[in-house]
Amino acid sequence: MARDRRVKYTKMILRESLIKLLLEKPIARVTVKELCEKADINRATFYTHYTDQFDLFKQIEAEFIADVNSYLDNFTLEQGETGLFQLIVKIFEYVEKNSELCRVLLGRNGDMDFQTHIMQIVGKRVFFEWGKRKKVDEIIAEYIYTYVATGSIGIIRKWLFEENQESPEKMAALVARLANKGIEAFIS
Amino acid sequence: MARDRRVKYTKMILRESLIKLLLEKPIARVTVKELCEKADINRATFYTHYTDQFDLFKQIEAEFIADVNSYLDNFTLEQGETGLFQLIVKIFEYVEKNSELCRVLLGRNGDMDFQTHIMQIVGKRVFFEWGKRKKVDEIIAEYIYTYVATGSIGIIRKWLFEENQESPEKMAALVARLANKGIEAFIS
DNA sequence: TAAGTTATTCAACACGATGTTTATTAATAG
DNA sequence: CTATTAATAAACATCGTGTTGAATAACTTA
Repeated sequence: MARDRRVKYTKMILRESLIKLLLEKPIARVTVKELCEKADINRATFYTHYTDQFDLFKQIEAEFIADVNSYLDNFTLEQGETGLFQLIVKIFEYVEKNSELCRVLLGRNGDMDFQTHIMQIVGKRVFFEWGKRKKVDEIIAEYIYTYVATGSIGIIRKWLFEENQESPEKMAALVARLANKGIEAFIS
Repeated sequence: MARDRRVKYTKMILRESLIKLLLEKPIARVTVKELCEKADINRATFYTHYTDQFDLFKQIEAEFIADVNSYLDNFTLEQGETGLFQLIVKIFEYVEKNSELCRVLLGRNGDMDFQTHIMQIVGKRVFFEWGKRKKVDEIIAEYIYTYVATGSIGIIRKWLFEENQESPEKMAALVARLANKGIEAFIS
């Protein structure tokens, strides 16, 4: 009942080949033909698993989000500001470990939809930690949430392409401080 | 020496037609054929002006950035916090006036490259206003700059797709406050 | 290990979009 | 008005697409 090893290999090599291609050019410039040539997989085989290159791309994104979630689930956090800080450290560590994929998904060849999606996923966790302790107006809160989440991803993206990367701890301290200050500005 | 009216029309109608198409689907799903049919322009004519649909798209983005810049150049700002606030109000007013195009360029069908680009352009202005008054560490400053700029664009994007939009003044007040607080957190 | 299942490959196909070229027509600038 | 030049229409080779049927190879399970 376990999944066929051939299928595993096919999906794996196609996945890796697409990521390699996306390091060079946007998904819109990638053809199914060249992807299959790079992966050394028959085109007909590709079509038994995916409808087109975008389909595969979406699945890579979905797997990434699932992986991030399960990764973050494995940590029990302390209460208060320390817990929030720890969470952000973990996020930076994860990005560091998966830098190639992150560069593809968050870089210039990534798509906006995913950006928004990952922002909501990660942002909710951070915001949840913070929300345990503070209260703000509803509409304002959503905007602050958006601001903090997109701003943080912006920092991650910059950090991701930096020559001499600062440590995850330093970055987390920076982000946590920015988030807290921005949020505190609106406590009634 | 003035540009031929036929050329003006061709470029204009192609531009408008592409924007209409981009309200429905991403640029990768748009074909030159359908674009030309929508614009009622011969395909051969399209190829005398652009290499492909991406080329036209890039030009639309470039024109947008040029337009934003010249728009913002037309305002002389007061000194200090009032000046920064005024600038942000102007940005929100601009977005409101050009909401259709902004929805295309900043929405889910926009591309990340443009997002980064516009972030730098607008962010530099805001940061310049702020930089007149404060001093911070170099590397930290760049991260804060990135954070504030991407966060602000995140807010603009959310606002752009809202049912009952808050006024530009209210939004500007929110953004200015968030920017100032985040920045002040790092003054030595 | 053997048997039956199933994924992959290969070749071929019709189809549509691409990018280019030619001659022709129509609009424009001066 | 005239010379210029842009847009059109039709045709073309080329390429990627998505699907098919038969042959082959690898896998799972008993």
